[in-house]
Amino acid sequence: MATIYDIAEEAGVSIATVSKVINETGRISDKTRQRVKEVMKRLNYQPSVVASALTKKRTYMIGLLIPDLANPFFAELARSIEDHCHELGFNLVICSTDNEPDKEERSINLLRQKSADGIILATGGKNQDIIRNLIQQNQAIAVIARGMPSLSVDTVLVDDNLGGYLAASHLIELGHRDIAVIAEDLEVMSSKERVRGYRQALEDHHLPYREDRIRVSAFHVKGGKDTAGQILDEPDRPTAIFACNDLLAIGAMQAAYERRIAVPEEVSIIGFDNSILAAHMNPPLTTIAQPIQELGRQVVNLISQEINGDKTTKQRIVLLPELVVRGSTGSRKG
Amino acid sequence: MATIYDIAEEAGVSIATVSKVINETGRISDKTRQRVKEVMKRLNYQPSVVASALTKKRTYMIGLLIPDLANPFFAELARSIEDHCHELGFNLVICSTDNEPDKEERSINLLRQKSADGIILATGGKNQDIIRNLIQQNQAIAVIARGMPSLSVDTVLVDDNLGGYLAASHLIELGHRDIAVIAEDLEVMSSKERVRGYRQALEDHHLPYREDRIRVSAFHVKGGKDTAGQILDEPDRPTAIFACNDLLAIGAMQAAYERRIAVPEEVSIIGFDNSILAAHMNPPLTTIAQPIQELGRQVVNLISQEINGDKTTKQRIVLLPELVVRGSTGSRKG
DNA sequence: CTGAAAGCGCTAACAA
DNA sequence: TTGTTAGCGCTTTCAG
Repeated sequence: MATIYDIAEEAGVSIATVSKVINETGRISDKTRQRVKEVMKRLNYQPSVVASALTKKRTYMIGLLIPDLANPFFAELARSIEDHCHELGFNLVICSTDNEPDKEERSINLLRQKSADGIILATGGKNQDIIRNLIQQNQAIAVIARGMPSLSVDTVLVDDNLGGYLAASHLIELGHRDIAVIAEDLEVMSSKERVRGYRQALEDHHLPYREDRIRVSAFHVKGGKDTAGQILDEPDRPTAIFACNDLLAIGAMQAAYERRIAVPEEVSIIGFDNSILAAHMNPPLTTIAQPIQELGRQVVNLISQEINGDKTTKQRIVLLPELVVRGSTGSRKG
Repeated sequence: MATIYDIAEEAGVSIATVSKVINETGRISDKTRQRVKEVMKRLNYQPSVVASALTKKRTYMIGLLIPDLANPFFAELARSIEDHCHELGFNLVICSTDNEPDKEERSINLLRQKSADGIILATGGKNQDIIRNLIQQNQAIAVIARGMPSLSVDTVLVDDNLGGYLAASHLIELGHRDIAVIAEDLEVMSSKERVRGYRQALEDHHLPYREDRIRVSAFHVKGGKDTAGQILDEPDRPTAIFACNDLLAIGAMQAAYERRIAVPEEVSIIGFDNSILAAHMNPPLTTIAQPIQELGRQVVNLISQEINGDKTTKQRIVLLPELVVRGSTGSRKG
């Protein structure tokens, strides 16, 4: 690999001059600029970001913590974030944490050792201490798709409460009066909010709220399937299920399928996220859509402003979810 | 952020000593080692990888080029690679290229500027020049899920030819005699191989091969849907479709659904990859399974050996795909 | 067992 | 407009 010294020598100038043409700083005569550029091209020179990072304190690398890259919702979100990072000249380092505080901490330490310019968090609803720490150490961070109500941190998320409300209202309007919920970890804010929205909808329609209709499940398909199985095996099973994400909803559909319970004829199922999976299920899944592209765009904007320091006030951007009616929900029979 | 100087001063030793305890090199007395460690902990010291990279020529960062992170197959593959990278102390930088040579080149340049220790390629079947260049520049690389027959490069992939053969044989054994293929870009080796396997199966069963039954499509759901639509709209439509990846197969199922053509009663559809989508479709998709986890594991092993230089011969590891029969294929009627 | 010092490739004053 | 030079934080001989 050629270094700045090779270029300088070959072009008959000093390394400072080369540095200036690389960074387009200072004033350089057109003639030398051309000569230097020509040499750079000829030697296939790539300036070392690691060397420049040492003095500039910029690595042009952003870290992203998500629960699981294999979860289509997060994969799509990551893709959106990746694209917008590239537009601004950043690389994206993705770390899956499985929502395990251990892995979260390890990933964050790695990112700090590598001097990531910023860290985007889509995980870690619980131990907010980690985040507090980051803030305190003056690390540029932003939170996405997760509420951190008690923290002063840039955030972009969807109105989870409204989402839960929309989901439940849709089912209620279809005539359902007994609706079960498969929730993710209730310690996580956004999860709690979705359930709160559901409950609110019940109240607004003067329907009774039953604590035992709320079930917590692991956040993948299998968890949804197991939990839905328990729900459907009960003697007084509900006529509808609100699954707090699409993966859980798919699990629920499988549980119904295995029991020969028709969807939506005998049980309606609604999901949350509107990941690629939803549209392609059979029946296609009714769900609450998160504006994934927009979430990614906004969070990259926030963090880049944060990194560049041209922003001093934190903000919380709340996008609104939308109900997408497909084939997995129908009016209550019997 | 504390630096090595802060630690040295606080512990009353030289920076060389601190460096040695960090890297566990040289011989340090237990007593000073303990003292230094204590100080590091107390000051929450994180050694700067960017500084050490400058001398050690190691960034502990591996780049991964894939067509699209939002494609569940690649998301799962990336997750597997990520996990194994972490085990070995590497971070993963993922770049989606949409199979566009431009983006591939840009991504690779970025990775080189950042001195990625290694680059894993799951994209770029075409312009092998890029890869040739990398090899020539002595960059550690490995190719996954893509054949580069004319290149001397570490590779781990599935036997695509066998996969195509298994898919076609399965359909033939179900009584199908007219099987269409929805292929990806035929310039890409693995794509070509799948079709070759299909053709071989036809021959082995003394069935005629029709050039016009092979259709090339963009590699996402919509492409599969459009292409399948054309196929299904023909007067002498085939009784089965072999889609060269699950996304295309899903598109095909949608096309059939829209035309009220029952799957598998009126048309059988088989996919390739066995991504998370396959099992959860309705009917669940029969497909050719790639051992995604194993692919990831092996490629990380290869590249890490390559990086550490404890390997001089290149190898090509070929894993065998398996037929997974589900509900989207059935015996030919009528 | 410990430390002094050179150097990794680049940036950023400051001089010239 | 161009060049000199002092770091950035760490590793690595080489002395002591």
